[in-house]
Amino acid sequence: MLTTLTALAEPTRLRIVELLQSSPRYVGEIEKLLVLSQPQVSKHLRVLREAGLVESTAVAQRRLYELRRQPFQEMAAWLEGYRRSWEGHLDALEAHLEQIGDDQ
Amino acid sequence: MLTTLTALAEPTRLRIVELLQSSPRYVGEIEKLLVLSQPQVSKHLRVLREAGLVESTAVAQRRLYELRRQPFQEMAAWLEGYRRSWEGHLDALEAHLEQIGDDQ
DNA sequence: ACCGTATATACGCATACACGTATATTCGAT
DNA sequence: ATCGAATATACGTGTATGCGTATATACGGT
Repeated sequence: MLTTLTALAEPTRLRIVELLQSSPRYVGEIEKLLVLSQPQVSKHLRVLREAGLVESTAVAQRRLYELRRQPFQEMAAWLEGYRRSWEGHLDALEAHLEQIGDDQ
Repeated sequence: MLTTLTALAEPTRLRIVELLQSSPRYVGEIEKLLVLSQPQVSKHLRVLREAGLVESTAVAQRRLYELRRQPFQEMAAWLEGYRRSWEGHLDALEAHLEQIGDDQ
């Protein structure tokens, strides 16, 4: 979870990820669409790749980058824990604890 | 989204957030449970507060910190866009709803 | 084989930020 | 009012990292 968050918590990388959401792209496309230097794009893609957020497939001398769904699924699952801790669903113990704390 | 991710993408802060998921805590509790220095806790809580992830209520000279649900809901909604982009196609409305991200 | 294109990496630099130490502030208790 | 407890802030320091420039590597076309 931390590695995923760390990779996404950078403006340029987040922009790249958002771009890749619409469709896979080559490095050169990302460079032009987001107006970035080529090394900067490669460097960020490396971070994203090592964090498991994207994967690349070689097409001639170009590399097609696309998002991997796993980390996004994991984030969603992680958030589920937080949703449950609010969105009602108090079990017997939790409900009991809440009532005790009600008028204090 | 970026501010939320930035706040969470730090090991200590993530630990604090995970701790607060189980229940609200005072600064001193966080300090002892996570074995951190007091200024470090205050500093991280400040970042989390300014990112809108937590809110504090004063109880005498102590401050009770608890999670705010909004940013977590927003993250879940953000992830929905990615889920949909795999789980099939986007129609015009869905594509539009995705564009309504806030901060960056 | 040679050259241009596409991408990755190396290196130096500047900035952001997490941490420790010290101090300020606020509040209850005596 | 004074003191101690709880929390916040200031400041200095070291490190991580994003960026630019230069270079390396891989591949297709000619």
